[in-house]
Amino acid sequence: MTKSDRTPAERQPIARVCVDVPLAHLDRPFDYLISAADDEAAQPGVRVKVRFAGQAVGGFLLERAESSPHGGKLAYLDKVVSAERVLDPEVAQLARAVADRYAGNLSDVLRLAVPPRHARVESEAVPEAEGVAGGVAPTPAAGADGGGWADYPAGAAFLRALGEGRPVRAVWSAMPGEDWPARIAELAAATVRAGRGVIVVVADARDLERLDRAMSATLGEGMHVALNAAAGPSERYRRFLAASRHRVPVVVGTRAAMFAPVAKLGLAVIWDDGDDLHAEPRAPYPHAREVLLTRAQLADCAALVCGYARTGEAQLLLETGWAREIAAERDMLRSRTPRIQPTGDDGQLARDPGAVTARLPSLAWQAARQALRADLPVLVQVPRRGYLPSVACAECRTPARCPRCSGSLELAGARAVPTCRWCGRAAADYACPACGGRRLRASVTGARRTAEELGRAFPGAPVRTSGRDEILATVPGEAAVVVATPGAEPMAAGGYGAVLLLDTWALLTRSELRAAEETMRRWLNAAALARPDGQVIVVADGSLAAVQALLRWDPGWFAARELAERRELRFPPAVRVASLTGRPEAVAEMLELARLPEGAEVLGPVPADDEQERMLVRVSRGRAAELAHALHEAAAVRSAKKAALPVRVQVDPADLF
DNA sequence: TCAATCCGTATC
DNA sequence: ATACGGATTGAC
Repeated sequence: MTKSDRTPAERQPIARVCVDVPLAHLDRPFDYLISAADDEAAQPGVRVKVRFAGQAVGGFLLERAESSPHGGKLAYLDKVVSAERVLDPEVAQLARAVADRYAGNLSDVLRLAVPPRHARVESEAVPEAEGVAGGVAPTPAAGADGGGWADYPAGAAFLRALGEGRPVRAVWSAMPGEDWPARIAELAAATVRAGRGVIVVVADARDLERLDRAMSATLGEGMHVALNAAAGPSERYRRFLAASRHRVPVVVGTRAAMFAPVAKLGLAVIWDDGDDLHAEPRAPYPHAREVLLTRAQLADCAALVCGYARTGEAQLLLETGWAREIAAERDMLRSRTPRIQPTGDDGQLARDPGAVTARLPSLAWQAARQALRADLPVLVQVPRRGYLPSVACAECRTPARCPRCSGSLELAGARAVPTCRWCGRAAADYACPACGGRRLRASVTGARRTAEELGRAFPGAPVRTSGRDEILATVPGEAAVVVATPGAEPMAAGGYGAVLLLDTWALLTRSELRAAEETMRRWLNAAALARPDGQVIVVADGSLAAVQALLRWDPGWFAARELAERRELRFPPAVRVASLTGRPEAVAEMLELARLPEGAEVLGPVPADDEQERMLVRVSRGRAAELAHALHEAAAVRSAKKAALPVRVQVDPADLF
C-alpha cells in the first residue's frame, strides 16, 4: 500500500502518542491517524514510529480515541514497530505521575520504564519452564506458615493482611541476622496466594542474588523473574517480556524494576531504601522508594519500606500515619543482637606490635583474636577510597584538629597546607597538641593496605578483601580476616565472630546532609552480619548519637532524631527541595521565568563544576507539586525558545550540599 | 502587486 | 531538525 491511498481505521482511528523527544514544551501527547492496515496492531502500549516536525521519531501509543481535539491536519502513524504492548497502561499512568513529581518529561521516564527492544527475543518461542501456557497465573509451591514474621508483633498481622489482599503499608526494621530475603519471599507468597502481583526492589546485584534464591525456594520455579542490568540486553528484555506478558506474578530487581509491568499489583517492597543506588542517575532522577510509594498509592496496594537501618523518609511515613511500624520487641531484639561496644580511636592502642602497625585499638584487637581462636571469621569494615582523608599527627596519630574551631583538617594534596573542613582556615604552622610533632599524615588507609597490616597483626589467619574491584558474596564460617568496604561485606556462614568498624571518624565527619544517617546505615548493615553471640566494636566516640543508636540497635530512635533535626533546619524530607544546576546566566533566567509557589525560598548560589553554579529552591511539603509544576513550565518556556544553555532540574537531589 | 526572503514558532 | 505562516523587502 502506498502512502497516498491509506484510509483511517473504522473505529477509533486516532492514536494518542508520546513522542520520544526530550523537550519540556513538547511533553504532551500528539494525535495521529491510524491506517486501516495498522488497526489491529495499533493497541495502547505499543511502540510506534511517527513523523514529528519532519523527523522520524519513536514513541509509545498511549491510547486510542474516536476523535481529536487538534484543529489542523493529522498525519498517519508511520508504522507500528511491533504489536508487543510493552507499556502497561498502569505503568504509563505511573510514569506520568513520576514525571510530574520530578518536574520531568514523560518521554524521559518512559525511557527508564521500558527497556530497549530486542526483536529476536520478542519472536522467540516461550520456553516451557518459563510459565504456564495461556497466561494462567501459577500458584506458589510451598504453603508458608508465617515463617519468621511471628518474631515481629505487627509482622504476622501484615502477612495476614496481604493474604487477604488488603492495601496495608508498613516500615519494617529488620533484626540483626535477619534472613530478610526469606521474609520478603514469605510476603510475596502470601500476596500471590491472594491472586495479586509483587514488585521488590533492592540496591545491588548481590542483594538481588540472595532475594532471587529466596524467591525460588519459597515460591518455586517459574513464579518470578529477576530484572537487572547485569543480565545483558537480550536477557533483560526476555525477562521484561515474561513480566509484561504476565507469565510471572512476581518481579524482583534493582531500581529499573520499579517500573516493571505486573498484573494486579498487590505489594511493592523496597529493601535498604537508604542505599544511594536507589537514586536513578538519569533525568528526571527519580528515587525507587518514591516511585514505589507513588505506585502503591495509584494501585491502592500494599507497600513495605524496609532495612536494618531507617531513613528519614521512612520515619516520615510513620509519623504522618501513612505506614505502620513493624519492629521486634526489646527482649526478642536483645536475644538476637551481638554485643556492641565503642572504643576510642587513640590512647588505648593494643600493646601487641602487630596491632600497633594495624592501628587497632586494644578492644578491637581482643575481639578479633577471640573470634579467630574460636575458628570464626572476623569482618573489618574500612572506608572506601575517594573520601577526603582526615589527617592525624605522623608521630603519635592524634587526629589533627583546627586550632580555632576544632573542625577536622584535610590535606588536598601531598604537599598542600592542611585546611579546616569546617571553617576553611589554613593551619600552616600546625603543631600536634599532644606531642608537638609537625608532620601530618592522612589517616584513612585503603582496604588493601589495611588488609596487609591486619595480616601482620593476626599471623596465621587468612586475609580476604571485598571491595569495588572484587566483591565476595559469602565467606566460609571459619577463621579468617575479611576486609571490606561499606556495601561490599560478604555474608559469613553462621555469621561473623567479630565485626570491627574502623576509621569511622572519616564517615561521620563527611559534610553531606545524610552523613550521620549513612554512617548509621553502614554500621547496621555490617553489624547485622555478626553472630548473635559475636562482638561488634565500633571505633568512635560513645557519646555520639549514631554510636548510641548502634549500641542499643535502635534505628527508629535515630531516624526520629534525624527527622526532628531536619524539621528544625528545614531540610528534606521535612521540606521539598529542588536544585537548578547550570551556567549562572541560565540558572538566573530559569528562576526568573519560574512562577514559584508562595513562600518558596531561593538559596545559593553554590559553585559547581565546569563554570556552573547551583541554586536551591525550598518549599513546604504541601507546595511540592506546585514547585515541580512551576519548574517544568519554566523549562518549557526555555526549551520552546531553544535556550542554548542547559539547566539541570533535580527534585529531591541525592547529593544535597 | 507579486514573488523572494527572512524570522519566529510549532511540531498532530 | 523542518516546515509553515506572516512579515518584510525589492522589482515591476
